[in-house]
Amino acid sequence: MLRHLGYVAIARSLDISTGQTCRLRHATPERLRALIEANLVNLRRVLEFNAANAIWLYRISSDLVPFASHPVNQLAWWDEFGALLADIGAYVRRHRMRVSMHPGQFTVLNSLSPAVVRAAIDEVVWHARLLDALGVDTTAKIVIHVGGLVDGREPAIARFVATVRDLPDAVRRRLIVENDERLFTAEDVLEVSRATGLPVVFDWLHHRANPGTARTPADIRRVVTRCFATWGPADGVPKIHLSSQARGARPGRHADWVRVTDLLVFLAVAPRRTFDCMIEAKEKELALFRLRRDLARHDVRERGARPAAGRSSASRAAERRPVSPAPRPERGRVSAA
DNA sequence: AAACGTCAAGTTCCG
DNA sequence: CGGAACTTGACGTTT
Repeated sequence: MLRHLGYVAIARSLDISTGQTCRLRHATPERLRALIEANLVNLRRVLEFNAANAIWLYRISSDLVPFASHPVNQLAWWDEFGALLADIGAYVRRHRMRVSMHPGQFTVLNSLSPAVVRAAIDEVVWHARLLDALGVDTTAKIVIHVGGLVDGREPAIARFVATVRDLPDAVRRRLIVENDERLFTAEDVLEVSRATGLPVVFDWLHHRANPGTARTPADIRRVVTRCFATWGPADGVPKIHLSSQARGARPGRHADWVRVTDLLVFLAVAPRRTFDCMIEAKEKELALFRLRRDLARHDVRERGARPAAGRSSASRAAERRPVSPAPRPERGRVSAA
């Protein structure tokens, strides 16, 4: 049963960014400080928008803190902006929102290169530090992939497992592992989960692109049931990723919107257990709204539905991006130095 | 003001 | 073996 629908990072309705950055050669402590603050202020606005639209699941951008794991950024940002972060976290808790993060493709915990592994560790560590600074519990997760497959499945998995085992508890207990569209199937990731204890986030599009041996509805149900079983009480309800195949593109490529059929087909094979569903689509929350509308036409609703918080639907409508392009607002934007 | 080339990072696969 | 693709917005220089 579906609890919450969520979306990733950008609220297209708002014309603000939580991922303002700068070029490495322009990075100075002052510049980074200004960018981080602006991104945090905008994150707070996005969360308010979410609450006003009854969206209780949201993935925070990894661009929130520019160069967070790069030596150019020596700021103790978790400290400097501790009050603001705590305030944002309190807002999340007050509205019983669930937030997550997903480090980029460069985060390869199972790389053959020690330097790459070191960088990947730094990356998951800062993501965990951010969620810790918000003061959110361990249902707020960090999504990672198993990584590369250079020297074969077993050694690649073994390196991943060894690296994860040595991570600090505070980091490891936030990690979840996702099946990908080419290299590691859901069954592979279940093996990783057995060895690490990490929950498995099941990506439905990736599974269809890379199903391994789990192809029939009965097989799929078994695999999803096993993925869901990897989520313990401290992890919150299981989560899946949902997107639709972009037409004419390579398998696994996200479409701009989500076709309702893709979720309906999943619901038909899904075990009877409550789960959250993260939408990965270019049209972001607009795809969520459209999916919600389409689901309602099939009499499917989010089980965790609660009334939108904080504002009237009129002020909500006013905040949505108008049909015609609007000028960029100055507020919340770091002006070009 | 708009357009467009470029941007921290890795790995895979194509040509 | 070199380079594009992945996926993608935002920066910042140029027009």
